[in-house]
Amino acid sequence: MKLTSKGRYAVMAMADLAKNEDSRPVSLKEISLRQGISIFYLEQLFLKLKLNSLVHSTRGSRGGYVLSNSPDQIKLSSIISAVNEEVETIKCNKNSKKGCNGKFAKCITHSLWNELSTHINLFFERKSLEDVLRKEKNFQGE
Amino acid sequence: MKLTSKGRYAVMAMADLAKNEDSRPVSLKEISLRQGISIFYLEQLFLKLKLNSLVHSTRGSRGGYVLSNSPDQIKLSSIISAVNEEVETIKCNKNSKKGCNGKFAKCITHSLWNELSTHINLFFERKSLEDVLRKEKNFQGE
DNA sequence: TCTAAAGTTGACTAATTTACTCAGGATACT
DNA sequence: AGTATCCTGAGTAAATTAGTCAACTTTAGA
Repeated sequence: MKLTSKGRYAVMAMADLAKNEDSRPVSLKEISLRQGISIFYLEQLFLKLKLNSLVHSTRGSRGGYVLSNSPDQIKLSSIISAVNEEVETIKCNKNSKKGCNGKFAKCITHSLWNELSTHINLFFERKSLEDVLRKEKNFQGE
Repeated sequence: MKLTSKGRYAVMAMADLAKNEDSRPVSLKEISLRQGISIFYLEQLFLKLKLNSLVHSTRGSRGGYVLSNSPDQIKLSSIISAVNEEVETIKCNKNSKKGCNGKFAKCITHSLWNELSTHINLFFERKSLEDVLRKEKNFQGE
């Protein structure tokens, strides 16, 4: 799992979508205005979100995007990995080509980083869009 | 906390140091040969490790580096943040200059990322060099 | 049926970050 | 004295990320 601002923007956009869709599709233009993300960039993000069937699109005027599932069904982990094309973790044992070749310290840190990777994954696995929205409510109330 | 291969190399180097220092300082050249990291790169890393007093250096021939503490006292978190010059997390509330200015979704994802940051920190906070070495032993035994 | 609003797609560029190298010096052991 | 080592700052090249664009298709509504 990669952590870049791309993923952060994707979560922002999806949160905006979740908050503002009510029966009508939400256009990228709206999201762009509300969240201050360029339309061009949003296009890129939503292309991938759509490929991963996290959203559903309607073309034409009055078109836009809606969530494919209810917010509590959408895990942040799927949003983030959708836009961040999965990185393959380095295999140490099998492909001796450019692997760790008996350099134990290297192998160890690899497995350490893999462990971390699942640790991070767990974090986003446990959070849904619904959680994010709930937090936003609290935030506004303060 | 930033996660790059720089941090991974630093952990590797420190693990190598922990494993091979016995009364004598370990030279960068040795580490370079064993771990396959260029000396020039190691110099850069050890400069910072030294500034953060994680290691202690001896100049001159037969010089090199030793750990400042015993491996069980050295947390991986300190190694990683030593080489990765701390990133300041973005403050949303106070400095209205380039903050989130009422864009809640943005603020929310910020706090989300901060939460994650502490989550990651915790992971490395809990691991010591000693833990890494112990794992290496197990690994060799398999 | 025309037009405007929207998504679709692939390619492209600019900016930033990261990884890595280098040169020239200072220091201390033998 | 000579050599092995650390010390330091500067610099470069590669990779990644962020962001832009143009030309298209589709659909709703006037």
